[in-house]
Amino acid sequence: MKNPIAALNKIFDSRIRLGVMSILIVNDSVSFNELKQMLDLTDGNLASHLNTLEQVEFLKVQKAFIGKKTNTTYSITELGKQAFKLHLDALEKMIKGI
Amino acid sequence: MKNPIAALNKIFDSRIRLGVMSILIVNDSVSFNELKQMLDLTDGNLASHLNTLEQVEFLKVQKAFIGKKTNTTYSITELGKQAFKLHLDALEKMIKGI
DNA sequence: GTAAAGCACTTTGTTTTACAAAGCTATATA
DNA sequence: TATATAGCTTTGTAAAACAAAGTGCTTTAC
Repeated sequence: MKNPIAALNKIFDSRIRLGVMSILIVNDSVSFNELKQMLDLTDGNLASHLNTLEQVEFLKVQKAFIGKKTNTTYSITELGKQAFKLHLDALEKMIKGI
Repeated sequence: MKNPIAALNKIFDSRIRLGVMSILIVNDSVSFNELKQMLDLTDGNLASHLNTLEQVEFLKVQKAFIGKKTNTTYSITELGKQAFKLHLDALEKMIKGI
């Protein structure tokens, strides 16, 4: 058996980033505030994890206005989808001992 | 939807501990050296993660002799099995958005 | 019109964690 | 005697998580 943890993506070691991706993979676009509430996080903590995910281009940001009020939403990218799926595959293989 | 990451076990945030548990859940008893090779880790790093898992009683240690040479093997406990399964369930629910 | 509150951050600082590297004890082998 | 292996512990460093506070802008309440 080859080292099973080598195939895991370090980005997804974090439960929060895993949570964000899990939400974004089933929801086209989710606002900062919705994520914050869903995952029960402080602003700073969420922002920093979103930043990490954005840096590696696993998600993209849309800044829009609702009236004059800013509204920021996040969506997963193709790259993010692929990376997430690869990670889940690796996880599954590891757990099932394949 | 309730906060999906709250049900994850912090012990398993670590890829290495996840790897150890994945191995021990399908192998009754595995030696320090086998784990070290399977997961490609330094002694100290492996030892410290094993320690963490032992502290929370997710695994137990057997120290035996092969001749006069010590041989240490590790096995998962019932508690460890349960915790691991709960974690995997929580993961699955989170990912599938249940 | 002033105050308070919300959104989406950034900055700062602390604590925790991961990890490598070296050291240690005991045995085994060359 | 010297080197190697098993299974650790200790030490030190670097990275990560996180809370809390601060910021700028807007909106709502009084």
